[in-house]
Amino acid sequence: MQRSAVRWGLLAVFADGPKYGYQVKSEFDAHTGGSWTLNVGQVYTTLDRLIRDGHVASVGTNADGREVFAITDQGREALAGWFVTPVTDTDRPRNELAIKLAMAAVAPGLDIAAVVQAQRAESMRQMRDYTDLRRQADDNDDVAWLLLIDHLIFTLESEVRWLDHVEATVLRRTRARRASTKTPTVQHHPEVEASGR
Amino acid sequence: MQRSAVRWGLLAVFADGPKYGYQVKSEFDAHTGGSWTLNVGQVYTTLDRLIRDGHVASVGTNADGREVFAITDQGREALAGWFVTPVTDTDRPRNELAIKLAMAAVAPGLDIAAVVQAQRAESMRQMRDYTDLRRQADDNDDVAWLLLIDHLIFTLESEVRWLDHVEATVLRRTRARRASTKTPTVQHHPEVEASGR
DNA sequence: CGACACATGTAACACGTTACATGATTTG
DNA sequence: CAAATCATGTAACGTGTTACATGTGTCG
Repeated sequence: MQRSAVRWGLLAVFADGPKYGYQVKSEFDAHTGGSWTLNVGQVYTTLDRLIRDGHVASVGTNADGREVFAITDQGREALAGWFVTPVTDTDRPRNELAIKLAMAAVAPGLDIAAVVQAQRAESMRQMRDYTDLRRQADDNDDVAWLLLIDHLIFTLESEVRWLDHVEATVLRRTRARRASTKTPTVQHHPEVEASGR
Repeated sequence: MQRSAVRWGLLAVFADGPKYGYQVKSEFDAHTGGSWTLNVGQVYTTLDRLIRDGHVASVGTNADGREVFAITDQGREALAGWFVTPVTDTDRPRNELAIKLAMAAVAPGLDIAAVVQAQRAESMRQMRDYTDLRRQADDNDDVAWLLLIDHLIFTLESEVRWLDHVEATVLRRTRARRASTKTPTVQHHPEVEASGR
């Protein structure tokens, strides 16, 4: 029951029938539309690991002479479990951007505003690219792909809002520290609120 | 120039002076306030790798007899480069939740609504936990930690909004496919828009 | 014919993570 | 004194990722 992403994604591709190696890559690519390019070799190494763990097994050779693999009962069970089990904190990988800015905020003699601005420019550039992509897509495209693009856009949007928040926080602190050496700054951070479904 | 997070985070801890092993862990923990617990052992393995790559080096023994390490010029340069270089698409790890829902949307015979609802419950529970934590914090706490919590909250909020979007998208598709077998569905997905700074 | 996509692997390495062994020091 | 914290490592494994070798088929 490893927590990964590529691995589970490939296993999921087997949900609708047996396939040979390269076919798995093609279908995975189709579902993720280029935004998640996999090195072909990785498909085979991951496939080996799925076989090693009994989630996938060879089921013979097709007309073209290619070895065909299928998800096993054990694999189907694991996949169902994966779908049904929510992703929790501990599953989430440590976010590089988050740690970078957090450390930048406490690093001595660093122009954090510059860091934030450089990142914001890059993040917004990416957001533009993805929204363009999204606009070109239509309802006939693969749902999985549409949802993935949307996820990227949602994430980038939230990232940019957080960057603004970081800049504001650091600025406020700098001002507060400059103004008085110890006057406790006014309690003021209601920017964060829940979204009520 | 590897892309990681823990590794760079630990290197950043060295930015304000030489330290011995355990001290690095303590200070890292202080900056990340429990929400990012590191196994102590990992600090040593990562430290070894930083030394191997010349980013950190031993600088002798302190009064307590502990071996003290410091960031090297090369390490300082690498760190500065890391801070200044924006995180790009290729750096972002593939998101497990994203691929899970995307694959769930195309998986045969799966109750995707149930998947979404289970995840939303979990995500909102986490959001509650972090907002509670955040409320208890005050401006005297470590900035890095405050920013990290805020990042988690921002991310969770965006995650929940995306989950709503996924549910809506899948429902719309189901309805469209049930209504007519081939009537091209009305072009209609303006939910995504940019946030203008 | 040459380029390009299709196709299958392997070797090597990077990082993240945990389990485990071991000991000194502090504190209730 | 016992428990907890401080402190240092090592061994092992897991996934992600790339570089490389190699071959077939197809299309302009």
